[in-house]
Amino acid sequence: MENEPACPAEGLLKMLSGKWKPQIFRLALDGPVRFNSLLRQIEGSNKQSVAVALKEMEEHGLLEKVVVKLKPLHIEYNLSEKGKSLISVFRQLESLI
Amino acid sequence: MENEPACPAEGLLKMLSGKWKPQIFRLALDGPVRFNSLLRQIEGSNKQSVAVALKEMEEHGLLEKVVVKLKPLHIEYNLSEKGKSLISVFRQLESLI
DNA sequence: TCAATTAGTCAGGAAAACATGACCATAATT
DNA sequence: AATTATGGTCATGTTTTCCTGACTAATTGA
Repeated sequence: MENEPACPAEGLLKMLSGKWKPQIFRLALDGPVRFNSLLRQIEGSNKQSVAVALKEMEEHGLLEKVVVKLKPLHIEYNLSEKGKSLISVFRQLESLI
Repeated sequence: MENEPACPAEGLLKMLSGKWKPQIFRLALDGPVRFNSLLRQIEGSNKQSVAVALKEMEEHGLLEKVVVKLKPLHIEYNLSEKGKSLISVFRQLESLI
């Protein structure tokens, strides 16, 4: 049962927290990200956790999954509009001590 | 072993995430907070978890613990300078959809 | 045709976070 | 002297999150 947050910031904090989401979001700022590429870039990560993180970030509307019909056929995750609306906050978080 | 974050925003996100920290931080914006008062205000919370959250937020330098030598002798937690530097980011998070 | 790359899923276990209830110490009130 | 309020701690158990290794399946290049 998902109960709605008692505090408005809670939901957004949850969408970005967890062991791998901040790094995935960070990489998504620079352009489309891909499953295997994330696995290689994020040291210490693993298939399962990255798959779950991507799925949840997609469900929360931060990322959009796109099947790219080009050789090699592959899948991309792009920042959605909602995701983009978080860029400035994320940058601010990065700039703080 | 605490390994330093791979992404700068990670540390700050961690300091504010967890089941009760957002609500505690939110209440601390309005002024000093106190242990028993938080327990009463935050429905569903419990001693142990609030105690741990306060301790961690203090260790992370978001809150400062103050013993108030007034009757009744009590303890207050105030937003530190670092905590205050997060106010605008927190407000932005609150204002997003 | 075989191997590699793509992008995953699934079951099981370990680790971290959270909750519960008992207990404690000090100070103030009745 | 007993009770209440302060602000916790401790041991234990549950729940959630995370990790590991095996497996799948389509596409592509040699």
